[in-house]
Amino acid sequence: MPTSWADSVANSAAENAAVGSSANNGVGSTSIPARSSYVPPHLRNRPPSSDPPAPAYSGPSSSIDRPSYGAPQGGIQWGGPRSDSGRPGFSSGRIGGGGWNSRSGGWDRGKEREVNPFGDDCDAEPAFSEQENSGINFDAYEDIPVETSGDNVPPPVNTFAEIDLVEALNQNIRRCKYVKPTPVQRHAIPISLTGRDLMACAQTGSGKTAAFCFPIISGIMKGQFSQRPRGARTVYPLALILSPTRELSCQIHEEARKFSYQTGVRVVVAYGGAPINQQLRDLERGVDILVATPGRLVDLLERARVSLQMIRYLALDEADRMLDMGFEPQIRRIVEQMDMPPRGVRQTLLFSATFPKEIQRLASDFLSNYIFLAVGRVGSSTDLIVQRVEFVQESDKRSHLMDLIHAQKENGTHGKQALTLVFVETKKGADSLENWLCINGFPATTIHGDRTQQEREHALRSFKSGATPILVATDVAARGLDIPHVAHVVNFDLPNDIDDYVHRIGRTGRAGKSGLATAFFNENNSSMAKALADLMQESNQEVPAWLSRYAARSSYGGGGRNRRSGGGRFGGRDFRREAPFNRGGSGADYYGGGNNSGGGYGAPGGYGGGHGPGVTSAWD
DNA sequence: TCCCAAG
Repeated sequence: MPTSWADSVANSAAENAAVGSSANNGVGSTSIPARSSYVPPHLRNRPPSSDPPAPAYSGPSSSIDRPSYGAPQGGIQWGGPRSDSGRPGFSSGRIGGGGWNSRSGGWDRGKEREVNPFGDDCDAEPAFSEQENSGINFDAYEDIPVETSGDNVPPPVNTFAEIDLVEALNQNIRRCKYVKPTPVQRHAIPISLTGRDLMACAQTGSGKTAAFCFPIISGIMKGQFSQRPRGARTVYPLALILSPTRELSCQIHEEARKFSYQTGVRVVVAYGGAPINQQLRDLERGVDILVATPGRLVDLLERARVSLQMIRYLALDEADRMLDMGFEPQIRRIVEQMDMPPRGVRQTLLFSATFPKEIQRLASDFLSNYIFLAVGRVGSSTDLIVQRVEFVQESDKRSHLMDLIHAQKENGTHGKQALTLVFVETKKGADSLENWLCINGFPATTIHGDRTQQEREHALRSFKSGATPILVATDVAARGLDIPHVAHVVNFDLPNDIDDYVHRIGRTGRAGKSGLATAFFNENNSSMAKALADLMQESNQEVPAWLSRYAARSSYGGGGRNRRSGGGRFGGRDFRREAPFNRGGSGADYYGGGNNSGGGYGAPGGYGGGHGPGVTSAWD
């Protein structure tokens, strides 16, 4: 696989050398598209004109374990922004065609037709600046312990000003009213800017999206990328951001558009359930950052409407979910079996609030000499969330829910500014409960995978606006969704996995605000008792005595049929630290893994992060 | 079971 990549690098170098002549006329769906070589992150910031015409890639740097790719003969890629004018034949049917490196195209496009995503000129949607972003309660994030491991971890920053981001991005950060970076941003952004791969754990609602978007946008703006191929109908994004649900992809897209406003960096979203034609048109107008759900992306790749050849940045949001059973084959296919540059060549960023060790092990297939980062103290942001567990028989759940909501109404915690999010186990159960609530006079709506995308989006809007202040949801809404004013999360049915519980309750208590989470527990959930009791204890929550008894009783039975974390619950620690101990155990097959795409796992080597062995993090 | 393409 590296060979073919190197080959195509060489090919494209040759093709690029011919730019301006008509030699490129062969570019089409079947030929190898022209593109020049990869420029490694540590060389990217150089002004093109002052750089010697050196090979784009001169082998692995001392500190970064990157496979070496045959350095294509150089000069070509440093030639500075190239004029497109010599290739009149290829702009037909495409506007701008390229994205960032058609520099002029990028800037002009940004200035001329970009819709202002901040809604400055539209009061109808005050959402962005007022709700989510200002008013982050930084006091809630004081004294948060941070754990890093890996080689040469760059130091954190304290302000956005000391980060070398491009000015246009800084301006957008101000527009967002971000005054200072959140803890995960303080650490993750400098790491990402040095070009290192990263596995980052940070509590729900702590600003992870910006933490991976800023370095990507900045890197794209500063990078000297070759002219991307044009013609055909294939587009070549520079960055790919994958997430497990359509709504989350939409949300990331909206955020990323704000961050990239007037930067010329173009962000496009592609997800299923929506007509593909509009998405194809969006793509054809040019794309630098593609935000997508896996299924639709595979579709686009199969249609050859998207190529991953030029990907420099790969970000997986909710990365542990993306590598969980259901998604892992698709992700592997996208990342390892399409035309994406291998790990070490691209930069890979994985983010989640939870990272079980087994998933970390899988994830290391996609990473090269990465830094592990965990931000949060024991209990972390979840101790902003008051957690309650109530023993409720299955048959009593509905009336009990009704009691809760009545109580909320009485003390003013229900309504437009105090939304209630109710999680259930199944899609049918969601419909049924929604219906029952409506019949009983509680305006509710529901979101789950059996609803059409239109219905899903309408439900979310209706909930956010307060028109239906109760949303009944399956786990489709468990992760990542940033819904302001969720005052109460009810686990009507507990999940079977404690990590899912963490994500669900994380829909409240965001951006340093407090929240309430209530869980209905009965015999059917006894396998969750221990994990739940432990989590609550770590989060400084009061654990009911009856739950502790359940926990003691059920713990011998295996502590939950947690599909992922055989041992430690959260896996917030870098699994590499414990790898030697795991070797004889269930992870024995790990080192021999047959799936290594690039010649074995870069030995975990020096964990010299400077942490004592006793350090515990929020994920323990 | 949940989520990830359509048809």
